[in-house]
Amino acid sequence: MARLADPDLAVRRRQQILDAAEACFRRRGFHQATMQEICAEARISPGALYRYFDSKADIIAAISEEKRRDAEEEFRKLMVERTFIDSLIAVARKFLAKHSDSEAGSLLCDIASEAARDSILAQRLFGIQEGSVASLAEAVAVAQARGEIDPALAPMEVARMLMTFFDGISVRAAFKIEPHETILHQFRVVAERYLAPTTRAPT
Amino acid sequence: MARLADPDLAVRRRQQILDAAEACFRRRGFHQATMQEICAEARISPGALYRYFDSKADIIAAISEEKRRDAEEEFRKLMVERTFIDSLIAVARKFLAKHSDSEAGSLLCDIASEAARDSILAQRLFGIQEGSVASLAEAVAVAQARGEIDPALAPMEVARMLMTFFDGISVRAAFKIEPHETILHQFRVVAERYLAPTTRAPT
DNA sequence: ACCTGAACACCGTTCAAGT
DNA sequence: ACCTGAACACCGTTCAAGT
Repeated sequence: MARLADPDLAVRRRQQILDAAEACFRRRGFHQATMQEICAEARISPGALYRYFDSKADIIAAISEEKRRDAEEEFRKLMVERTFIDSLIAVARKFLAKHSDSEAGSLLCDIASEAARDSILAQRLFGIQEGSVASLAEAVAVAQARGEIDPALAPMEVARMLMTFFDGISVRAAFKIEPHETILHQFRVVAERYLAPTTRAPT
Repeated sequence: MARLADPDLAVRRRQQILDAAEACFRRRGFHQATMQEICAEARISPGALYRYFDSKADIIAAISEEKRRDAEEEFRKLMVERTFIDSLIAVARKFLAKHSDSEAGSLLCDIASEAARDSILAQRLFGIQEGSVASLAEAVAVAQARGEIDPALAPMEVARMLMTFFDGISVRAAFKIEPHETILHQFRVVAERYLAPTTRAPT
């Protein structure tokens, strides 16, 4: 990528390309969409595009980061009001809708498989997801103070496990076979039993 | 794919191609590996290869099915002896090792993203995974009889949730950042609390 | 400085020609 | 019947030439 004179133009052009690329990916998937299509959608020539992104993979990386950031915001917004579990299910429901709606279901899978082969991308994405985990952990701590979650559980570990679950749900959603409400109901059972303040009878 | 005279040769050729393809995918990933490489590895010409598989995606589908079948066998083998939870952790450990070892970590992600875009493949893979879920559910039922798992839980639902978790763990493993034992420890906590026969105090 | 678009190397796939 | 390998259409990327 070349040095740029007008940073403002650069920012605009990048966004213009990213928007076009996302539209194309959404329609045809990561690997099916061609650079020609992206260029046409962005109304820009291939040569110009390569001034702003090193490669197709670079565009993928940038969009992945955007997505992860969006997800983090989603978390922050939903993790207030209601009980913790209800918020959690609401987040999961949004997640499912997003991942099976249209052809975008494969996005997380594509991103993960890209990250598996590119450790620099993996680090970047992991860093961003840590943001989500941290804000989720905060919500856990608050819920613990409210007595909704067992105080014996470590908030960060809970947050990480819930995030792992979300990833699993995304994979399942990609198959588009089971009804969402079935998955959500099962998830609620897991979450309730996992998180409940157990005043278990002594063994 | 053309009609074939000698079904035995066909079977041999298909396996020969699948073995070569898997070696290539393992080295370079699904989308990086080229048909030329696969042909070279299989010591066969492109024209010959296309007698046995319709497309690269078709090879991907066949390998995906193999992988899912292997996973099912793995489940059956491990889900005996020991306590249920210990078996589960052992399975998860094997899973993690397989998914982060070498460049094969992205395989499940690639498969899932392929399935998201191809509903016929999705159906085929889902059917195979149902086999794993069913045998896992059996193990759950046995553990319930032994008093290790709360009898109030529906075995099939538990099996499905645990499978969802495995998918999530695979995605996380693809990033190759966190130590496996950390993930496994957290997973154990979830499994124990989720499955434990709760003699909870009444609210 | 920024852009265009033909050109390049290479991909997955096909098909005329061999045995 | 089964195979070969050059050829085809098309991909991601580059770069000489324009403004």
